[in-house]
Amino acid sequence: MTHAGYQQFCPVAMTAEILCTRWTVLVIRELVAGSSRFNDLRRGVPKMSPSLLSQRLKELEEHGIVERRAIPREHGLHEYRLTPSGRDLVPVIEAFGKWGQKWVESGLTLRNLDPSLLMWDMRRNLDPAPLPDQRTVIQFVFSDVSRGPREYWLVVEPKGDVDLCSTDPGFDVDLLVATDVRTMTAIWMGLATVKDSRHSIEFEGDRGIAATMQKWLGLSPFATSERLAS
Amino acid sequence: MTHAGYQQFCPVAMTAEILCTRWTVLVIRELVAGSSRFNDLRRGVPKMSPSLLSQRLKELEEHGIVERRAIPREHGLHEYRLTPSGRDLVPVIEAFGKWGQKWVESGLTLRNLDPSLLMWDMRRNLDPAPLPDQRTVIQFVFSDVSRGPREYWLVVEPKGDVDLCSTDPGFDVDLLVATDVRTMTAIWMGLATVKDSRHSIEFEGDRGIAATMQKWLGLSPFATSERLAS
DNA sequence: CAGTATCCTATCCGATACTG
DNA sequence: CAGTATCGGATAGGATACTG
Repeated sequence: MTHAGYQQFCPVAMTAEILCTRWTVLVIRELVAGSSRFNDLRRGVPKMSPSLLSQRLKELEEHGIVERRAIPREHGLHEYRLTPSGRDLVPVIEAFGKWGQKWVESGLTLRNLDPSLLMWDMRRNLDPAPLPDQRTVIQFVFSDVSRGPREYWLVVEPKGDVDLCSTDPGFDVDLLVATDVRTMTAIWMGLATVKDSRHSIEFEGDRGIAATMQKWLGLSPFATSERLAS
Repeated sequence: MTHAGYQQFCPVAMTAEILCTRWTVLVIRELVAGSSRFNDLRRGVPKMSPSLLSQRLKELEEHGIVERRAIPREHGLHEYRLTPSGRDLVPVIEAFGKWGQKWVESGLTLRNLDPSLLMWDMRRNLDPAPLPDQRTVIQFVFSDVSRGPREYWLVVEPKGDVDLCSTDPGFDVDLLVATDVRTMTAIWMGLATVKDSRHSIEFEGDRGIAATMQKWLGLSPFATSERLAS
């Protein structure tokens, strides 16, 4: 049997048995970040197969880390939530993030570029406050994407909801941001600023929105010396 | 390819790629705890095959977490040490330990009993201070061990070095401790005290040493609400 | 003591397709 | 939308023996 457990009484070993399995930590990261629906979780771990995601969620449920429950009066829909013990894993995820942030060379970070994942992450942390108090549409065009969508639209509703599309939603675009995935990822990860990167970004549209990009964009929870908001 | 990496730019993913592989975290735990020689490490992860341990150490070396170096004027002998980035993993190990300590039911802990591993751990944290200032030999006899050694000797030298034997080293025994593995593990993990367990422990020999057992024994670094000493 | 070498298989996991 | 079913291949890793 390839997997018989560590057979150690040490709590570190116990935890490792649960967490140190492929994808598991990333699934938990997604849950910590706030995703709760199956397909939302999927978007956070696009390279993971749905069957494996399903399996992992079940394992986490068995371990009492995740609770799966029906959404009231939404027939057949379910959501996954962290239990108290799951929420107690936040320090573990934070420790991972902090260490990776400090010690994995940023070059490596910038080798795992993925525009759709980036946009999905950005959507989550976007801060609508600096934006006009009306529907605002920001279009991103990545010049260097060869496969898959190269254009994305963030639709920020007045109430603060943010939608992400990879096909034109048809609204008037307030600001168009043309750049490359590497530049945008570096900014998002706190490795560079919008200002630093001004030679690799072109704006078209509302100058005011462009000027405050560093503000409304927010940063990855794991950007340099930032902490994960629980 | 079963293992292509997560292909995510997130630092959590980077760290997970390195750490979330079978046995890796436990090897790091051993290094953090102070083991540096191959065979010492082995004793800390007895169920791990030497080839796999060797492989993991190489991987950790490649990731810059571990440094392997020859021991000066000890021809052919090597030791493994954590690099600065490796030492920065202490918070990760701590977070694992804390979570496991809090959330994995202690019943499970007490199902993974292993007397030799327990003794090896105890040896490491034993505090010689409360003991007489001369060689002190404490013998443990585990009544419930059916396979493998059931007797162990801790030989505490005046300078503070502690040796562990599973065959009689021949010295006079100052204190004999007769108990069962479960009781001893519970004490070591902070789930019980020597006093609590007095009906399951018998002493023979120096009453003074017996009386201070809770002191010289020390506790697991992961015992209830204890922190890992870096 | 400190590892290597070899072998072999269980199982993990990726890919894809499909369903209520 | 939210998963399940099925399949096959790669490989991780367990067991064991061996070596300088």
